[in-house]
Amino acid sequence: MIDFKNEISKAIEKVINIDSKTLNTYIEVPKDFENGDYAFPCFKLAKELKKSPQIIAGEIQEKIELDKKNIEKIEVVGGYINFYINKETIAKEVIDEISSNENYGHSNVGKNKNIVIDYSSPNIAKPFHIGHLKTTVIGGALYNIYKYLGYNVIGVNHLGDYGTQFGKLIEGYKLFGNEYDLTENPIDKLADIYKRINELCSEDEKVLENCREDFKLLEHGDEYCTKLWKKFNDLSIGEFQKIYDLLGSKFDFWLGESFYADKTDEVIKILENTGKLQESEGAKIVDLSSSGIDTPCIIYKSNESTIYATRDLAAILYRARTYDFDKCIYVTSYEQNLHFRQIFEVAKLLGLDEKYTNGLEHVAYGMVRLPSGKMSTRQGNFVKIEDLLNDTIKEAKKIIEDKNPNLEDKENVAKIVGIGAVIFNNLATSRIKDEIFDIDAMLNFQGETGPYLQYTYVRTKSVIEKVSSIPKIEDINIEVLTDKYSQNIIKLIYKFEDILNQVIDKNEPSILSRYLIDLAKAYSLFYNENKIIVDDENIKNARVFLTYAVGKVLKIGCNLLGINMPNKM
RNA sequence: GUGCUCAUAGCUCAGUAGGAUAGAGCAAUCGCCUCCUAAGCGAUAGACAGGGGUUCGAAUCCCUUUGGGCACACCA
Repeated sequence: MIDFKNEISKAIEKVINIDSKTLNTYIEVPKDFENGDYAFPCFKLAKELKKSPQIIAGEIQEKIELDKKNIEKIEVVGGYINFYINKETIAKEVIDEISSNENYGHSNVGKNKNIVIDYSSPNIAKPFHIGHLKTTVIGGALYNIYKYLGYNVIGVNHLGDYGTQFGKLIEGYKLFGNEYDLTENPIDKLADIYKRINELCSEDEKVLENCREDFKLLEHGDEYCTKLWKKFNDLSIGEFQKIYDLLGSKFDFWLGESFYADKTDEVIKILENTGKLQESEGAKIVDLSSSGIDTPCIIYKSNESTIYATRDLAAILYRARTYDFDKCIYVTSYEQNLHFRQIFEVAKLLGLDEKYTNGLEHVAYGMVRLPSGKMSTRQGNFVKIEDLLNDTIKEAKKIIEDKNPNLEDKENVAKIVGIGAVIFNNLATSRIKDEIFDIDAMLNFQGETGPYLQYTYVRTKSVIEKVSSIPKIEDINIEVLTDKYSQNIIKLIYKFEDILNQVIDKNEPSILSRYLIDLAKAYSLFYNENKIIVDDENIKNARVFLTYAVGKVLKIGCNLLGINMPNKM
């Protein structure tokens, strides 16, 4: 499609002696379309050119040569030059592109680039609670969007299947495993064991020592410990898969921490050779104070077992070699901020190419808290994802019974809507913000929510169904789409690809979520103001096509976020 | 204490690499289905934590105060 902004900066370049790339960064989009589609503020140039912004603007306006077909009008207001895109041209551009491109917004900017995304990564034997929702859906959305932009994406579920927590579980199982029947709801039972052993540990340092010892045994291949560990794993993964099936989460690899157990020796060896590995209080550490990190990174514990940092470093080595990544992003809560700063710093000592160490990125998100306080598996204070999804699905079912009782396939639609509500809720705001979990907000399907997007989509489908076919592009009279409601929609559709680029630029799916809300709102307004199916073929064809275009972008966008779209609801 | 981070309307949030009058949604009150799904649309009302600084221009950048959150060596 035509890059209008670029057209403008190239035209300005010819008038003043500044290269168009710089000018491109000056051009902005006014908040209000009344002030044009693009604006060039002349204030920056005032000092340089020793003229007032108004005069500069006037001079540029006078001398600039623009293709009327692209920019139909320019106006000087204050120190701004406002540019108005030719309404018919942009409408035609969008309609041509929508009708010719099944994958609207798709691109190849990521061609030949490998992106590893480490996400979801729940801990074995712990309940899958709403604290894990963000990493799962943010990672999933980023996965889809990178892929849509042509990147080669490798999604890894870095399961927490190793470490002292397993020592604790093993020790707990030894002590009171016989009280539990693990054939039903195994994770709940394991979580209970975990809770109890933690209580013991905080009372008695000796118990904690035993746990650490159990993990050491596991790490050194002890048969009993390994057998138990495998059992816990199998039970847990089965439970996780149920949730992933509901959420539609997929991974290219399930490689938990244990996968790197035999790869940590090399990390230790490399670090030893750098001379940066020091003894401290019996442990082996890398001091990072010269990099401005006060806390040293522990590589090898004093009881001669590894720690998660060691395994994460081994994973970096492995991923660099196996996937040759350009970027490796970790989607976890900001709790782990220090940890990632540490290992990214230590990774520089592993002798890897800078490409890899520069490509490491921690994509952090805010904490989810319950109204009753911080969630804690140890203390048994959490909401399970499964329970939440069941609640929202139930609510969706209730609303369907109320509003559309004759709907076909109600169960399935309720599922799509209920789950969509949860996914959208987790992607709707900047990821860094903390969230106090609010079940009432989650169950409210009004306003800026997943169901609103789905509902708007369903309306577009309904219109299309009524007219039975999508109008041919040659039957569309562009003039019909020059009114403000249509133009609003067209301009939004026009910038879809740009939105996707912004998302990966910041690893921020909420940019897409917000955009889809804007699009749905613009369509709802259009829908409310206009009768779409009218006798006048001219008007009908254009409006129906616009409806089709909105539906298409809503569906592509929502699917990228991991939200399914019902045809009716 | 040190580091990171957040602070915008009663509540939940937008605010695009500082730009033209700070936008939504929820909740509340009131309107709109003889018409393509009212899970919708419209109206009313309300805000940049305090103080400095940089700049032609600051919600946005810097400093500082206050208040939340998180982390700070053998958990992940």
